[in-house]
Amino acid sequence: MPELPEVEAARRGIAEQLLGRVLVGYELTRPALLVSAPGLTLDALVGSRLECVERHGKYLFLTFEPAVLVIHLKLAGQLVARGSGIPGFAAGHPVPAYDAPLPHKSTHLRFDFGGDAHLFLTDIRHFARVWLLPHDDLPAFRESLHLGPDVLDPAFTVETLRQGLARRTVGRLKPTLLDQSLVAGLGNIYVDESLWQAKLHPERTAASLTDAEIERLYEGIHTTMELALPTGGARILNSKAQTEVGKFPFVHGREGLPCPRCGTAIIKTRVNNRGTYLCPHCQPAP
DNA sequence: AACTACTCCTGGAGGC
DNA sequence: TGCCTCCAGGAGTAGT
Repeated sequence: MPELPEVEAARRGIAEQLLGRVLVGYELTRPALLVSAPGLTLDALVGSRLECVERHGKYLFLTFEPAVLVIHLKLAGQLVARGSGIPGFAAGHPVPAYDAPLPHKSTHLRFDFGGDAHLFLTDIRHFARVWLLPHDDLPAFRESLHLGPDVLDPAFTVETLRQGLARRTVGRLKPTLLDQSLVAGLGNIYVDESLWQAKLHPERTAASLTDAEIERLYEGIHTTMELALPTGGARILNSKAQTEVGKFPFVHGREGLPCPRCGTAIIKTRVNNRGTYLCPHCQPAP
């Protein structure tokens, strides 16, 4: 569920509030969360400064002098920072609630950044992963992820998208856009929103798209990101509870409600075994 | 090559 | 209230 906007919210929170601070301790309560390179433990990071925080797609890279931490929140991970010396932030899956007491029973990792500043990784479904790698291992690790350009990277252009789609002539749009090697950062929710923006049915094939439709798809992806980024994804993750009909998100979780563009009832279907929402009028089936 | 099905896991929603 | 079933979904893998 945490997709690019949610992970980007975490990156910004960490960059603004924890960058430059020294890690003074940690508590790992679910060891299976962490995959460490041989001979390396989190102890290696204690006493060193958080030097850099980057994001590529849904992966976060936290650079310390001795080693690098890589975090993927998968379906239900959340990162929450709290402490009297920082404003705090919350990003990712909204369960437990962002203001719930921490640690929660599903808090698997806590980092201590001095004073009482803490970063909590909580994951009710135990899918999230953290990797601890020596710097030298990072290039090979990143290569193994097979990530395409990040959605927000200027290297991701209409031309990039066109070329990526050209290599997948048979595949349907939805699974193609979910493939992180084409473009990194989109997940089930934002693919639905992007395709609605672009007025394209998720089961259209890449090969069937005209140049104009590819441009619409590219614009649709970016429009969706521009709507989601300022909310840190919180709005879409809580869409059923918090968002009015006709406001973003437009289709996700809105089965039976009117399409904000044409009024036709949004339908829910399954594509690639994923729950998929679309407007049958705006997004005609192939 | 590209699809489907399955796996990891558990909270929350809905039915009765 | 409580038990049951179903559903949610990122990404890897096995099978077709």
